[in-house]
Amino acid sequence: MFVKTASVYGRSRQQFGHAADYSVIIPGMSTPAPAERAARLRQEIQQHSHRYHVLSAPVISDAEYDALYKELQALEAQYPELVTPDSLTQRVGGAASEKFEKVRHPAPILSLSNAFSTDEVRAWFERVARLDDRVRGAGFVVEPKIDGLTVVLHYENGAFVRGATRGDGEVGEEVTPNLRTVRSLPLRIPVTGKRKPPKRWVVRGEAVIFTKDFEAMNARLAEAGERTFVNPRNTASGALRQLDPKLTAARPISLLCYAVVDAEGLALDTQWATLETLREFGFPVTSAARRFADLEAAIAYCESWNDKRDSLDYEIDGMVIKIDDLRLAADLGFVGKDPRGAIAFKFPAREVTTALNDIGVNVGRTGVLTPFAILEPVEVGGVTVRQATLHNFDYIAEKDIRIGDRVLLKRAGDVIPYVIGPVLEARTGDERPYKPPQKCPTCGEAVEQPEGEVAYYCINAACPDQLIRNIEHFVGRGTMDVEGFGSKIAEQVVKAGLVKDAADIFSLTDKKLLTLEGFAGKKAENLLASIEAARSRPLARLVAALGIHGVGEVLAADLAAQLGSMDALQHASDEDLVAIEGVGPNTAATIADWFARPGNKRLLNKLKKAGVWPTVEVRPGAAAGGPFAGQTFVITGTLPDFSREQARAFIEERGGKVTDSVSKKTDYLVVGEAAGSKLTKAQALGVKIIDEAALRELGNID
DNA sequence: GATCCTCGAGTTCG
DNA sequence: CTCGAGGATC
Repeated sequence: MFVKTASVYGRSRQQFGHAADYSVIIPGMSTPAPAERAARLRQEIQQHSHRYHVLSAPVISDAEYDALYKELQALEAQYPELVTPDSLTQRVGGAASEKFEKVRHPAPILSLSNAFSTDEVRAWFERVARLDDRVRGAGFVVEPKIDGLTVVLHYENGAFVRGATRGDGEVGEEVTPNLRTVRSLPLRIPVTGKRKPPKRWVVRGEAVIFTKDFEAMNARLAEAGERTFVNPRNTASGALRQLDPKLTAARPISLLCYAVVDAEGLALDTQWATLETLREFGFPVTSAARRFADLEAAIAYCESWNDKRDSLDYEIDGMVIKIDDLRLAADLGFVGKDPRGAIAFKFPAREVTTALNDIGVNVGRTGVLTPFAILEPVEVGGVTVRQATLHNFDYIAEKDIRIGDRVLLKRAGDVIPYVIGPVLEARTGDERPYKPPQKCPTCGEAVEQPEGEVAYYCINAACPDQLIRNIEHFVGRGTMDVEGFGSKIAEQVVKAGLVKDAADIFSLTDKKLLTLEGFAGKKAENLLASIEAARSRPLARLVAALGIHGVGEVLAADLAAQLGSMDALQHASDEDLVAIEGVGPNTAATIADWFARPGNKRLLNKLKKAGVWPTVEVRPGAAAGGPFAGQTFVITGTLPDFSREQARAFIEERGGKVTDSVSKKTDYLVVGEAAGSKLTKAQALGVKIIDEAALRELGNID
């Protein structure tokens, strides 16, 4: 019999996915011995470390690397006899590559131990406080943990003379000419005020690409039809390791500094003073650093940034808590290579890699086939993701996504995760390219790709999945709004044969519903009451509910307002339709076509008989003279007191218009908590940005 | 004819 | 939120 390895090691299975040398199924065998496991971990970590530091081509994410590292640390803590002098926990793996001159750092460029929860931070504090009583009265500085490339900058008598990458922490690569192209790097420390630049001064900083610069750069590249970059960190790292500084200069690299590695002629006692002095000397320093007298306040500050991380100009993967007193911090010493005087409080990773196990296909209510990725479950942005949309089949081909690939998965400020692309370096050759299906995955009928369109369609009108989606849409919130009628029930009633088209929901009875699973008690009664209430929905909603391709909420409302009744719409000519703003020849033809189909005619007759047939539509009078007359608004994020709908109503009542996407024609962007890419776009376009309070202020009708 | 804009459609997890 | 497509606009 075949058994999987025990769950303790199950985690590594998903981290390595298909990696061929990493067998997870061992015939009738127990878990590997700790010594074997440690050796294997060391080998893996060494390999990944080399890829990361030397090749700048990691195949696993930082979070996964951290997890491996932690596992090895834990294993070595449990079995100290396993610790070898060459273990990576004793010495940082990877060495400087041959391309550049090597520079020995004046002092080791240390990394930090990580905490993934507030309790781990408290445990760290207790550990160091037991070592040294002074810690109990210590203050802390909290800074963002900037996700960039560590650089070490040497100054002599105020002049920038040398710059290096971190390398293995002892020896880095000299990339001075490249660093000189970084605009925010001071080439000379200015002699201002009372302080003279120190004789020697070695600064540690992080080379980053600001999010807005990164997006602008990618937008330019996309426009020019060139390949875009995957993320700011890899781009910055690659750019700094170019042999030709001109290539570096072409990338919008910035710098943020946070430590002094070595100094002569100026001594600093605290981290806070270090940051202030760096600022005073003209080095770019984060504005998000704060000083705290006690740990709990520091922890609270860390946590507050988890939600706000998008509001920073640069990417961070956590916060760092440092004991402010640098002498005390130094006295505490090290654990392995990690100083005890500071800890990194890591946020859940938002970009991870995982294995793409397969590609599935969904059928939408219009028959569109949408591929989705079936992923080895991974934690990203705090939730476990198993699936992600792949948008369409062109997307798969363009990104060259293959089954069995390791893929980079992102869950940005938004909620929905998506696959950025394959990790080419992790290819083993066993990946299979994907071909769009020739048959509908649910009904088996042939699929069609209309000329000039990207999408493939299942054209079988009787396709069961299409019907289920269609019913879901009909009863959905934006359309007929039948409370308590969700996708589960839609599937049940269709599969039981109770509903063959949307009109059938109005002939559902107690008796019929009670035959379904889970319909005991008052559930059927409640559902029927909700359906009853939906009979009298206004025309606009019914039109949207029909699911005519290309007719959504907005167009349906326009059609309803112009034509006034279901009868008028049903018999409208092409000419009548094209006269309506937003309807062109294509949409008009689609609408007329829909009404001409026999199945749809039957549906309409049934609806009419069921009394679902609105005849009068009154357009809500737009307040022409309101304070927002002629102005366009876009709402993003979560507003403090208004719901989306309330905010929309507030604006519309005052004559304003609310749209979904920011453009040059947008007058105001109303921002709430956790605003996403719309904010960035609005800033780029110079659109006025207001919050809810300002909106209320502007809309005050006095 | 090209460009900008708006709308629609599908979407993840808890 | 993302992408594609149709419509409006210059």
